Amino acid sequence: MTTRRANLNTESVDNYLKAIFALGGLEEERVTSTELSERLGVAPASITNMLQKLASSSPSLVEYERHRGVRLSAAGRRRALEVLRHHRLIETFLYEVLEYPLEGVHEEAERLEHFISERFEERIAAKLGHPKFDPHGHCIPAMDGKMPRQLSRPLTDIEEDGKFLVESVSDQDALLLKQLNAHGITPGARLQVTSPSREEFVLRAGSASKALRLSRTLAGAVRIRPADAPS
Amino acid sequence: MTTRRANLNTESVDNYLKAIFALGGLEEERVTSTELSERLGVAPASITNMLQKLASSSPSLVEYERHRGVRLSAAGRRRALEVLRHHRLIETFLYEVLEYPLEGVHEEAERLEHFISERFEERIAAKLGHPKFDPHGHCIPAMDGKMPRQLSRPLTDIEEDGKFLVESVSDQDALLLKQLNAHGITPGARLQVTSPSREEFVLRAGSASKALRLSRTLAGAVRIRPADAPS
DNA sequence: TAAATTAATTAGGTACGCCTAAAATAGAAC
DNA sequence: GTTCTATTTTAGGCGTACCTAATTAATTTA
Repeated sequence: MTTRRANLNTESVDNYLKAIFALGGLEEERVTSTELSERLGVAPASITNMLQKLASSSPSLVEYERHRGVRLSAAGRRRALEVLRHHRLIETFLYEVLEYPLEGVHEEAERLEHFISERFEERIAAKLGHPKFDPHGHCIPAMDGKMPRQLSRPLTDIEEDGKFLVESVSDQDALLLKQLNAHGITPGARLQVTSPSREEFVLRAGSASKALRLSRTLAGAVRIRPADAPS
Repeated sequence: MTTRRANLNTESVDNYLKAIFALGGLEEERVTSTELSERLGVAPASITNMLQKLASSSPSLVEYERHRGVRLSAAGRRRALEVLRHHRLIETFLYEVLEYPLEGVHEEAERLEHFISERFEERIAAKLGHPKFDPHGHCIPAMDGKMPRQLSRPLTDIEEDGKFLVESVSDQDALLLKQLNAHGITPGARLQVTSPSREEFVLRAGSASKALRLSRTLAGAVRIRPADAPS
């Protein structure tokens, strides 16, 4: 029997790689089993199990050491970025071409991202004019996996008054997204923050005359950059 | 423990239902394990296994009796038609909007048909103007599962000379399809058949000046109707 | 540093969808 | 009507991806 090599091109594997990528952040720090367990809604024991498989495949998709968490290998990162590209292209497509509501695109993309072909990816990218950002304001990785650096920070980081541009909104919670949308807080919108505090962010969005109070939860779903920063 | 009820909304189940629908024909005759085994590329024993599961689910998806084959139940037919509608809408979409080559649409649709949402289905149908036929000339089941009767027959049935319209071409073999396409044999094309025989079909397609000889294999992938028949 | 707590891993088990080999059944041939 | 053959089914297994319970390792607290 040859070295038995598992079939590692599954939806499930994609989701592990995506989660490790997302949780690792830009510095690609090691991610713990518990973090993955919570993010994926899978028991910790199952996480360990899968990580061992991802690590012992060839090429190995993660670097894994017992009790010290996991990070993506080059191959794992490549796949994670491919799936992320699929996801964001599909979201853009659903929004632009099929006129989905913004808060509806994530769920559909989450399913389809695993099953589209290279050709499908290329055709929708071409159809959309090779977009750089999805409708949430997240950048779309290039075909070679390159991503531009984003110089944004969470709205919840703000401690002084000021004018900002909304860079992106989180796609993780459809309800929050719908609320932000209803307040005119969408990528590219101008924000004038007047009194940021621990619990609440008071601000004016776009050309609105009335000031808004955003809960910390809501504000946590918004990333901003200074109003005068370049795209 | 409650009556354990399997999760029967899987890709695999979809494919069994589609196969039973296709093999049963318009009269919905009973389909045998062997036929399904060949069509699905799955061992006969596995077919039996799955049929038993499909039969004992509730609502049951097939009517199954040992050694006497299966046919779809109402619920099974509903699901099969839904998947067929997905398949053909996706094919139309890939062809019309994403400009896929005709012979490339089937494979992609075969994967995606299982994963698109109701909303996706509706939006592409709307985008396409609620088409009645896919690019192979197959009719697209309506949302309520209704299908118009087709009054066509295989080109291989023809025994006398005559003028015909191509009603549809089979999507089962991309290579055959590409060859037919290259000869101008696409849905809606006019055919003037001059000497049909057991092995070969000599005909003129569209406004072509040169006569073609189609092998029986190639002709078997074409369905036609009399040139004066209504749509 | 030893005990207590938390995190991670191993061990053993389940459902799904497939497999092969052996047994049973139905239908055809004699 | 019995025998033979082809089809179908049963029995037993495998890999994936999950689970719970029990154990071990690491970290915090006293």
